[in-house]
Amino acid sequence: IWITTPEGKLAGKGRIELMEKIKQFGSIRQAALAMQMSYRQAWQLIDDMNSKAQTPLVISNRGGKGGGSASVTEKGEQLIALFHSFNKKFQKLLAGQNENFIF
Amino acid sequence: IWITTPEGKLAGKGRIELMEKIKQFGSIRQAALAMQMSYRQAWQLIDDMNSKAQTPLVISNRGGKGGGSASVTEKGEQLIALFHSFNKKFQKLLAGQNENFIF
DNA sequence: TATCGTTATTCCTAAACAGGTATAACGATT
DNA sequence: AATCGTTATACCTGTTTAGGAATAACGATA
Repeated sequence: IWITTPEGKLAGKGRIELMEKIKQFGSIRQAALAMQMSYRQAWQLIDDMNSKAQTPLVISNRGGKGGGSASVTEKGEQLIALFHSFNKKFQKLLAGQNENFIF
Repeated sequence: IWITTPEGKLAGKGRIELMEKIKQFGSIRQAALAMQMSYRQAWQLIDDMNSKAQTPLVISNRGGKGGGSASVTEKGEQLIALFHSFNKKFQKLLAGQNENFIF
């Protein structure tokens, strides 16, 4: 399951998890570390999401106490919630389909 | 919606449509033409599907009357049916989700 | 003003992908 | 054996992608 915009993929399982880690740690770097992902990649994912969304999903600051920080916006939270909600329904649909097809 | 195997994507909307065109025309080339796709690309898609599937989904012959031919196997038909069946259910789920999210 | 850890950006290279073109292989039919 | 339209394969090249490494920018704090 991916949530898309007219500009392409906005988020899937991985990006949602990344946002949740950012929420947890308050830092892109720490979130990336927790997911065994390079900071560069994490940053690019977030940047891509933010540029596709009309309103930022994650906001960040550099400098200051702790060197900088990042947090998930209200819109971001909504996206996370939507993903989980829909994914849950979808997994149920998938489970109902369970006829073990082999191709 | 994509149907996948452990080796990766097996088929999505496009490949299913391609199989249906092959069924209709009995030829990879004609099917490709109808989809405004190069023969090369169509052939590669079919080849990829067949190599991921344990049993061929499309079989083809070269030479002979008409220059050659291609047809969809029973397994192929099953895949097409599965895709449509599941896709229908999924579209219903999507429609139920219609709250017009904007991100 | 020096330090610190983080955000943000730039540069570079190897690998993967996309897709056109050309051509060989094939077998029924004439 | 020549023809025909199709399947199958090989070759080439420009583009895109992936990802590491290096470094600049930043602002609170000491």
